[in-house]
Amino acid sequence: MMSDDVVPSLPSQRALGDLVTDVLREMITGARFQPGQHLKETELAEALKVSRGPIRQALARLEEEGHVELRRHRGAFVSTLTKTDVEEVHTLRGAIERLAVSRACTRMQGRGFAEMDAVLEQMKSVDTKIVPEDAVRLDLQFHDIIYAYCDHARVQRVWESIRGQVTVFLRARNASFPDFLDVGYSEHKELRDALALGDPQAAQDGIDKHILGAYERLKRLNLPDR
Amino acid sequence: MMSDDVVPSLPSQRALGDLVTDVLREMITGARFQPGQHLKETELAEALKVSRGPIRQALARLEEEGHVELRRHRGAFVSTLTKTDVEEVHTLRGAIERLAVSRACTRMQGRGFAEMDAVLEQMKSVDTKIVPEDAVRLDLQFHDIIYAYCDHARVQRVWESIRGQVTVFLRARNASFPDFLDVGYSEHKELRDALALGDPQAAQDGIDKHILGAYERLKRLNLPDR
DNA sequence: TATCTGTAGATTGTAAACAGTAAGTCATTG
DNA sequence: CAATGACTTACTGTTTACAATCTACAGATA
Repeated sequence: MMSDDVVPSLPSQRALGDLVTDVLREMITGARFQPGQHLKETELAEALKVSRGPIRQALARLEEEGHVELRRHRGAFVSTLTKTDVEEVHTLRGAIERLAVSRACTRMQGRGFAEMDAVLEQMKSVDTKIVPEDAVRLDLQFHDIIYAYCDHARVQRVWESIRGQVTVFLRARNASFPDFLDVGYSEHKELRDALALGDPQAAQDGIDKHILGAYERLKRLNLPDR
Repeated sequence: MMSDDVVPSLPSQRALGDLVTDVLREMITGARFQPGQHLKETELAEALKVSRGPIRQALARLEEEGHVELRRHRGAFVSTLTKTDVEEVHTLRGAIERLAVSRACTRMQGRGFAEMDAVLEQMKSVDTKIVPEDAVRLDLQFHDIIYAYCDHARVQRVWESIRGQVTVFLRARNASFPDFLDVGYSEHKELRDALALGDPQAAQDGIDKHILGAYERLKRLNLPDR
């Protein structure tokens, strides 16, 4: 308000609450907060220089995304990830991504596959062992393309609601099992080729295999049961 | 605030915003508002005797459920249902209910099937042609049991996010095709028996058939394309 | 007559004040 | 010494007030 930004714009094309949501999500997934930590609206508000309104809006969103738990008259607590969460996120993801690929494989046309190939090219060339975060980013980018081309607003929304947690899991996997950092290209290439057949059934089989593989690895993570 | 209710309880064990959400959802699905109608926060606030805070919370929820469309600086508009919406809701529902039955069929045990049978019994005995709303209620109750026993918080949440729209579609179907009011029992009984096998694959096949049938009927509804 | 611009109106986005509730603490009593 | 009870504190839930933004309409101009 008093801080005259050189760029006074960022004309809030987006709502402030959405920006706050992104900031807090990044802080949580980036482990800037402890699991179980009590996030107080007032503290967050003055830390981010906004009022409690946008903070409340953000916390409500993050609760739907599973990043925080809201307890009445108690407030928001950073979620502790459990094996149950891993199972739920991955089974749900399998269910919707199955639908997504069956639609996307007939809608991607040349342009969609070109986008995918660009990501695959980076997966192959970038040394993800040096910057593991790149592996996470590229993995998500690949799947974002599927959801974008499946042309299904509601599926897109569900994906966005679990995308943050998927990010957390991918990061945790990379931290625990750096060996898997180089299978990214081959596995996604395989899936890309399955999609290229243009057959919904083949696409579904491809994604089943893909998600199952990812889940099997994550189950080995050392997480609390609940 | 000044209106001393005879029952002073309902002491807002739930948040006021949640109550408002339910009220508005019922008003929208019950066609108390016109599709496309502009819902103004101020009007709703004074009509329901609450402030704009809970109203905003409710509208945000309803937007996620697809009942209203939020346009920045314009406000909330009651959604107009299109063929695209029918397709999206039913394909998404198919995807998650497939997952739901595969889990529920091994977790329902005796108690779950007893609950289902109670609903089936009502489907058989109640004359839904006299009170079509009963057909809707029982149909939803049946599927609620599946989601309850699938023991998957995130799938449950997705179901809740489309449940209201499914309600709208069922009502619209009953209004347009009263002939279908008596197939409710047989179709659900068939699904129940598939679940009772306790085999996830059989359960998935059963639900695929069930959802497909429902969708085929709904496609005949006369709705705008977009 | 059509298009552009400016103004007015209304609505949302944001901030701050108020009230109610739940948890934690300390004292008191059995 | 343990258990129970009231009290205190600090948070959230809600209300109210303010400011920024957008839309729509009217008027002027080409």
